[in-house]
Amino acid sequence: MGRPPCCDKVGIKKGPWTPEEDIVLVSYIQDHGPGNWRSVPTTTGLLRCSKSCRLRWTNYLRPGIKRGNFTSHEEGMIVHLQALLGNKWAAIASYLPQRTDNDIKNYWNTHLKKKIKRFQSVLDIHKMASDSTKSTTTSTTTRHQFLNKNHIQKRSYDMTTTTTTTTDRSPSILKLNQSSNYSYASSTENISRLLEGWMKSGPKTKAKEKEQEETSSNDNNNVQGNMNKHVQSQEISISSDDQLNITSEDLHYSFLSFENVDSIGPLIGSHQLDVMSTNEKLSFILDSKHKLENNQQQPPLSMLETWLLDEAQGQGEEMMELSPMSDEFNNF
DNA sequence: AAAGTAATCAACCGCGCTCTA
DNA sequence: GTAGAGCGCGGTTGATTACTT
Repeated sequence: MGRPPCCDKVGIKKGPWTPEEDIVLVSYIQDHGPGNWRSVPTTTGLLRCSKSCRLRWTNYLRPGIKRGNFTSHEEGMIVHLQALLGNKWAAIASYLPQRTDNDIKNYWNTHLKKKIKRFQSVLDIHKMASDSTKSTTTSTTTRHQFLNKNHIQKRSYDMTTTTTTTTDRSPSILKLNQSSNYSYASSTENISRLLEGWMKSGPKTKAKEKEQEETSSNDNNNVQGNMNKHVQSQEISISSDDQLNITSEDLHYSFLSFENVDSIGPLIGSHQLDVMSTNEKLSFILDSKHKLENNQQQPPLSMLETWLLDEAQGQGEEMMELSPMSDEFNNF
């Protein structure tokens, strides 16, 4: 016997939720609290199945949800946690209480997967560049050593950026959120504010809705200001230098990512990577790498970068086996 | 300006787990 | 021990928006 549907398919509304439906649902939850989803449609008269109600609440209406762009810190956490846990979006979301698993999943599928793919192709280039220099000079540090060097540096960086005790062996990125005292239950006032907003505006256009959403999101940010400040004050920025073209960005992610973007501005800015030939790019990359290696005051690495370098370190031997000139390299 | 294409993300679907009678 | 209800999770879909030609 197959499992019966969670609700009768007849008379059940599907598709986007209207503000009116949202209000009904929020009002219900305000009175009864979340849970017992089965009874929500019958009690409220909503023509939605219980699952749809739960989803709407957890992914959209629940107070404390942060919408909009992901910060580099969040991005780093997702990348790291995905590597640790796999596609366990709910588990990953538990470390990012302001984000829903659905949001994280979407962000991973639409942004991060591509980013990592791009990064890996840069690593390939780096490997090939490293190989070609190795054949001409014996004093060149191997890529593996280079990565090791950064690996050690990364560990010391973690020690300086976290305030938790050094005996705690959990990754520093996890400590950041564990230390925040986010309280889900304390946000019922947000629901009221949400309701007020809807009552005032009535039915909204899509554009208006979006606009209010942003305002509401800002409000939420204010409510949770202390927590956000706490987390953001320790935020480790990858770089917000979106003006860089993709080639520079990739390069930036690979081994030129300084905390202070200004410090590499002149370096990248003076080189028109897009108009360089492959050989010129290669020389530039190698040159940059050597500069970094010889730099006594190396800047700390971003979290995403350190993780990626960790990963790359693990793959170090495999990387050395790569066949020459991948498509990614030719398109770089 | 219009058509085509790509990107985004809210919502749906089906499966599996837990709890209870 | 078993069946069914309830819920949560991860994968997928499809409508909408943004961008390109």
